[in-house]
Amino acid sequence: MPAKENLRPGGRSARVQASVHNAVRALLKTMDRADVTIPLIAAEAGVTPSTIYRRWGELQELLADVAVERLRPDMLPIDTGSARGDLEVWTEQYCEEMSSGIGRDMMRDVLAAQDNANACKCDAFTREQIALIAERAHARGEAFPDIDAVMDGVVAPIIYRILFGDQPSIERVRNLVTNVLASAPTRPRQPASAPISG
Amino acid sequence: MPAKENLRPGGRSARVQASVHNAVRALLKTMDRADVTIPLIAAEAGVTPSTIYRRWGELQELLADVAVERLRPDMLPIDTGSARGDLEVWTEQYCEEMSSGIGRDMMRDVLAAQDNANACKCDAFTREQIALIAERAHARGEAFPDIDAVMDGVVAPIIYRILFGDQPSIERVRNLVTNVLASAPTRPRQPASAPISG
DNA sequence: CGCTAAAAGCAAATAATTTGCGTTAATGGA
DNA sequence: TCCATTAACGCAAATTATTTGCTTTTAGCG
Repeated sequence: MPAKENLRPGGRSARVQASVHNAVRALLKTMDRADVTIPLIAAEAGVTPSTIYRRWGELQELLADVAVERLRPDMLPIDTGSARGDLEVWTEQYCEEMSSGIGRDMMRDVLAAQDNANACKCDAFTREQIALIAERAHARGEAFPDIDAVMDGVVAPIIYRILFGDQPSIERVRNLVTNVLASAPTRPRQPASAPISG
Repeated sequence: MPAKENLRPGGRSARVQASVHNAVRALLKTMDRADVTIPLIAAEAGVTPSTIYRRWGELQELLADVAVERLRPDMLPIDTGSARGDLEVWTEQYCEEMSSGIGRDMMRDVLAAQDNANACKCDAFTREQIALIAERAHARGEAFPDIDAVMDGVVAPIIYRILFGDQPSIERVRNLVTNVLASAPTRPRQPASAPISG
């Protein structure tokens, strides 16, 4: 299994990888993913097909590789001033992004690959974002549930519905957030130091 | 898109479909799924490859087709005498089945297909099983949450974790069941008739 | 029983994938 | 800095998969 980040991270190898990734993104913009083939990508990237075959093995792995990069969060969760607001805004944005055609396709690409390392990465990205919101909540002295509780209570239901054919409504999503926040301890678990207000 | 159950349900066509499905199952038993190809399946099934190409289009669709049949529940949820017991036993069995290598592969096959009709079917199967448990609970006069609540609170977290790299522990699964049952109304919503005990 | 057309078979044409081997260039040590 | 080593690339030939045009079989129906 030729993983992508093991050997020779510099120079030509890196250039080829970048070129191939760009080619995939460019092609996916202009055509249906069912019509994207490795020889086509190779031509667009200016490399020989066997390079791609040897490095990624299958189209599916390459697509998963590109998809996971696009799923990497590119900004911090918006700070609304409260834990509830932060989580609500983040969740609605996350849901919208994942429900869109592109989001769905990317998720499918990631899950379809034999190697599930990319799926794990996606999970880690999401957890990081939630952890940031949780940290802010704790810094403010607000209660906030465990990351796992948010994953189970908010993320999982959204993703499940998207994958298995349903588009989660905004009301449903808001409900998930409300419920998971209600399950949080009413006091912060362990403020870093005594509250300023004391 | 040549769907599978539109036309000519009888005779040769049905025989070919059965033969191809059997061939896929047989091959998946003896070899890695990465090595299963359409020409191989065709040879095993005694049909010509172009038949498979025209009918299913891609290997992925055929695999999804076979997988969804294997995911169809083949028995009623076990009746333990109580809603909690029924849901616990069913959930643990479901989780075990889906976490196994075969379960994971089948889920991946279903989700990887372009056509998400099979994914919808899987969701429907699960809902039916839960509905049966819910009906029994209501018949006994027990409280039971909405199907959607069970999907969000139990099924989705399990599937999410399996898909995104984690194996849900039995304690976690039991917790999910406990929590969703705690959220059920304490009285049955509308008993079919007055309880016998009255 | 015969008509019609959907589905299957066959084979040729096309396209994708694999593989052996020579070349390029990234990395590490003298 | 230069050289040795070898990962990664390119090329082309061989193999394998996929598509397609046409023919044959047969399910569905009057």
